[in-house]
Amino acid sequence: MPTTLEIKSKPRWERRKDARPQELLAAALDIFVERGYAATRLDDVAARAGVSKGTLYLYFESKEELFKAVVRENLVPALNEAEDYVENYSGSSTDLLREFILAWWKRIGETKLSGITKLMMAESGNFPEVASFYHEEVISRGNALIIRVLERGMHSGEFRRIDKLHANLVIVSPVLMLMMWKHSFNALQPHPISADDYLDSFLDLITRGLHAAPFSFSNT
Amino acid sequence: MPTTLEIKSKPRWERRKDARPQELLAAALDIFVERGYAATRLDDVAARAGVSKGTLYLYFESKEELFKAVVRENLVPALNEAEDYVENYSGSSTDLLREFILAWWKRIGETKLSGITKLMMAESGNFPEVASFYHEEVISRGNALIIRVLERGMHSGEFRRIDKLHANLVIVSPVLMLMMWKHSFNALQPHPISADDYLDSFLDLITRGLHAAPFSFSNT
DNA sequence: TATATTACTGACCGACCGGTTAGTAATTTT
DNA sequence: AAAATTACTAACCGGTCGGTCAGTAATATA
Repeated sequence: MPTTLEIKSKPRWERRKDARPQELLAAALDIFVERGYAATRLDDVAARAGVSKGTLYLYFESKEELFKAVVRENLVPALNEAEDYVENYSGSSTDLLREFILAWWKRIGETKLSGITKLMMAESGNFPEVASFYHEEVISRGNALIIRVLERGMHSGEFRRIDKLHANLVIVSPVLMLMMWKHSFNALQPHPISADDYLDSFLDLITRGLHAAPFSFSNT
Repeated sequence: MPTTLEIKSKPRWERRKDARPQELLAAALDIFVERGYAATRLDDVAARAGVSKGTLYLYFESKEELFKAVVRENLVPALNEAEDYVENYSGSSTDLLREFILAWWKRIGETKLSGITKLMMAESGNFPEVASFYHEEVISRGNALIIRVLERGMHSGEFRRIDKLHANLVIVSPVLMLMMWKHSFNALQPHPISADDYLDSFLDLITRGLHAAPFSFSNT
């Protein structure tokens, strides 16, 4: 009769010093993505990781440090990989650009990590410390990568000579947009966007232009 | 000696029933744009309008209603104008698309109203009521407008036959992106983006494509 | 000038949340 | 198996903020 006294009953909790940080980071990622930075409650993060809030504070010294750790754990490694990829690519720059964007989508956009991108665009203004950390650690590196691809294509003669800064932003926009959309209005839309179709449309427009006949402009 | 008793001193406050709503809406717009929806404190809104929070509640029954009023006051009229504009345009669809995007930027993107767009993309997930209001009142109408322009261009043979839904999003992305950027990382950027240059780059890419020579694809 | 009306104030409430800490129970050591 | 260690809990604190309301002072009315 285990009603009053469990024989060999499970302990109320276990000591798992090694596993906690990873579990907390995973829980934090989930909830930061679901709610955003400010609206994330550390009680909820702790609960999802199966511990109390006090335990969270044993491993991370503040909400801000917890968030930074999530970025370092997830986004920074992806950037390292991307830098290797671009560095060692041997095909055409057109293909590289295409592959890069599609890989970006597959590796980040499609996963919940896109929620971090969205979160930062949304809340950087209210949390300058976090914002400048993220800018240094992620944005500036990402921008540098795309600009390197553009330079590669212009150097080889594949791409027209264009303003790199602006082209960078134009190229980046639709992917970021798709990430934002996925985490904001997509659910309300009658027909949610298909990411693959959308990116195809985008790449098609970028490479071929919008017009029916090439070189028939009617602008002024 | 006016130390103890002011002769004809200013009253501590005035009754200004008629002016209050507009002043509160203006203050609310400012602060919603500066801080976002959740982080906006109604005390601050009231203070900026020169009244107490209690007064705010005489004119608006909740934070949510205040925000909706801001949208109705500012964005909805702009959409009405845009609909008229497209309806009555008589030039080419290429020009219409270009003018539309530039006007959108001038009328909204360039002003603080772009902060509302950003705010909604950022926080719609946490405030479903507000989100569906905004989607109905602004987003769906904006999308419908652009799709109408695309249909116009395809019908006249100016544009290739393309998927309207995706093209819509591709076209809309850079403008939304620019709005987001302006309200998030622009300040941290070493060289802040010039909106005009950027939109030029974008329109150029969209209409002429990225390649040096037309129809030289090396994909696969 | 006296009275009535009402736009407005400001103190207050209760829920929330980041962060702290005294104490407890699981594990290790002897 | 007793003692020492420490991972963990849970109650707590202080500040914040949306929303309320009793009271007050500015204006209208007579």
